[in-house]
Amino acid sequence: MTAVTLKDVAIRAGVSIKTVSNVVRDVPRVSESTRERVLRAVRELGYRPNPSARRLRTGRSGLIALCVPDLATPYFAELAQHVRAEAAKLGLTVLIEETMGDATEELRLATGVGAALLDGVILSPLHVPLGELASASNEFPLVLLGERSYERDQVAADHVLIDNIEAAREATAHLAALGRTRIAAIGMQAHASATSRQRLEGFQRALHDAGLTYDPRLAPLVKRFDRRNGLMAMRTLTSLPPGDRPDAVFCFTDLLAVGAQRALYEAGMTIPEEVAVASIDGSEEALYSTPSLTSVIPDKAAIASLAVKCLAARIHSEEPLPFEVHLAPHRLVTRESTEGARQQVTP
Amino acid sequence: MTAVTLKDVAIRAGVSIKTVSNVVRDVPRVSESTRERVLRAVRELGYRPNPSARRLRTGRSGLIALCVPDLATPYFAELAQHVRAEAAKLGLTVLIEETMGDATEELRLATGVGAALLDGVILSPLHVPLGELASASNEFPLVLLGERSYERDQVAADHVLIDNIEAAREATAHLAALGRTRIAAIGMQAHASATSRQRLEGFQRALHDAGLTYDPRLAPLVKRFDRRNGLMAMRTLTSLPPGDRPDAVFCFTDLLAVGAQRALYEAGMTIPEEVAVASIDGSEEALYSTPSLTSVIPDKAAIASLAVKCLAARIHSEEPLPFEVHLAPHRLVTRESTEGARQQVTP
DNA sequence: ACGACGCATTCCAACGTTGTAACAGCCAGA
DNA sequence: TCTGGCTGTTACAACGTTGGAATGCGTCGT
Repeated sequence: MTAVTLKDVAIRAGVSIKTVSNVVRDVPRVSESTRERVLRAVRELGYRPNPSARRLRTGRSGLIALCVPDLATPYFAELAQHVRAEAAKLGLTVLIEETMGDATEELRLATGVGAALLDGVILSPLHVPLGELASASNEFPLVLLGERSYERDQVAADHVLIDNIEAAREATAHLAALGRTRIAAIGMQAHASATSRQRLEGFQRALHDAGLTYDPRLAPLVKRFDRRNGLMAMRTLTSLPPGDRPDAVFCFTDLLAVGAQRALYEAGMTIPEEVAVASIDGSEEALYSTPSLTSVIPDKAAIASLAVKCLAARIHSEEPLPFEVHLAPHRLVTRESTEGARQQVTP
Repeated sequence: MTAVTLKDVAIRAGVSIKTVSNVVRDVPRVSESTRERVLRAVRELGYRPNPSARRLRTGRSGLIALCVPDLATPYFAELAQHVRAEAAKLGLTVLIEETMGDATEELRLATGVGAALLDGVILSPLHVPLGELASASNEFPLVLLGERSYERDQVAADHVLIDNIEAAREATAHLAALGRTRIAAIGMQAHASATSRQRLEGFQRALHDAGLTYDPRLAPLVKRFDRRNGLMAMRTLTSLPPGDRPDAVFCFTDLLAVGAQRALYEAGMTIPEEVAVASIDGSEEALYSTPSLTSVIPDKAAIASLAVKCLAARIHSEEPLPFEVHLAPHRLVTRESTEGARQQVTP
């Protein structure tokens, strides 16, 4: 409350306000002696710069937003940790926003509401019509996570994502390699996001490579990527006529897989003997579930690092930069839900 | 970027800047005709107030921080959602911070770093020495979550929490009611937080009520409340001499329980037949785990609501308010990890 | 010895907003 | 007609900070 200002420090150190300002911002033209004197005063008084005033004057706040659909989704919570860590390295503070998949909210954030408060935004969109996003294209620094359609989309933003098609293909191919022939997919949506479409494509590609045909009845729709929808989708699959039931299932996210595993458990079916399960996300929850879940793990640290660095570059540059697409690595980790043997979680 | 200011609106509407300011803040002394004219101009130009300037002038930013140990802990992620929702009702924005249990960081936040940026802080402390917190007592609005020691602690802050002793007692009593006689506790810490101590006390009280004696070997230490520590603690318990092994375990948090269940699974032990499991948190992860986890569910919405309202009251009041302790309700929900029968998760 | 130069520091204005005080216009009552 | 009291509006200053121009001072070259 007792705000210490530059003025207080200046009086204490016997210099002008501007000199103090210069010292705290590390501008070169300050003699060593005064610098020390000022720094001592800063310490003694416990001065901390006022971000609001700074922002007002310079247009920079050091504040960026990370907008995710749902914080209670482990993947996003873990990603948020990485983003925060990465941003801290660059002296940026992260404001975490939740869109709950609301398109209006996503658009609002992407177009820089509170541009007056934020220097930039990292957005993980779910339902934003990319077209609208493109038209709302502005100079506000924006990085999109995981939502690049490979078609003719010229959204004015950088993209950071994993190769969703390839990730889905690897997971599905792994299931096929086990000899499974009726492989289901959980994660299809009526109004599919780009991520959802790409994972479906990877799924189909793997089926094709394995000489299997795509059966639409094995791809039930879900409303959201949460445990409950995974559970219900799996119930739908297990209530198919006996000959039509799947012997493996690829889930678009870990949370769907957790729900699916629960449904199999309730139906008294064994994993992976009767139904093998694989997914994408690599959350810790998947590692500890019983059985532990085979999953494609995106390199979250790399995603966070790329996104933050990208955004920082855009914030600091004067001229408009070209928009880039960065691919982060991923890797398939096989566990009990496909391998079967009771394993030990890393100690 | 193209910032629309009060001035732009004023020119457009043909009034003074101050009148526009009055209109947007709903101060009474404005005639209906000018109000409409101004509002139209606001809409046409898409004016949004600049939070930094507002903060600089008024000392209010409408920004509060929620500081939790770890966002990847489902309990805190879910709590964050409730806090955000509750804060939104009051027009407040929530900045989420992660302390990772670092005492210095906790103290820094509690004493209002960025008092210049934040109106107040909701802190869920883990390792802050309450003594230091008390001495750092200041006028900065602060609400503490779940960390009240019932002793002579006069920390200058409001507290919102559940009755930890009672919650732990209920969970343990439930285990005892199943006829279990060797009940273990996972969650003891070398340097225990108040929460940890209270849950231990409730545990011991339930043992006493059931005529059981407390065996320290059944209360292994953990470093953090995460899945990994739960797993390792359970491994310690299952490697005790056969006659000493527990037939039930009460975990201080869901995450510990998930780890414990995993350890039991790896050891080939059945839940609840050989070992029954109960915990506290009521996260969705616990509901979907196999077997589903009996847990005490704190009313997170109530906790969030109380905390935010409490903080808002403190922010808006001029005189120092008396510090209060608010207890939020909780309820025990029994599931497969103690009841055994394979149940259906609510559809 | 004098002007020119370089360097460290200071002065001034501005960022967008709001609180206070002042101001103009109007009607009621004398 | 004038005073007094409203009501609605405006002018001004200030919040803490920083960019740019201006200032002071010592040093160097001629």
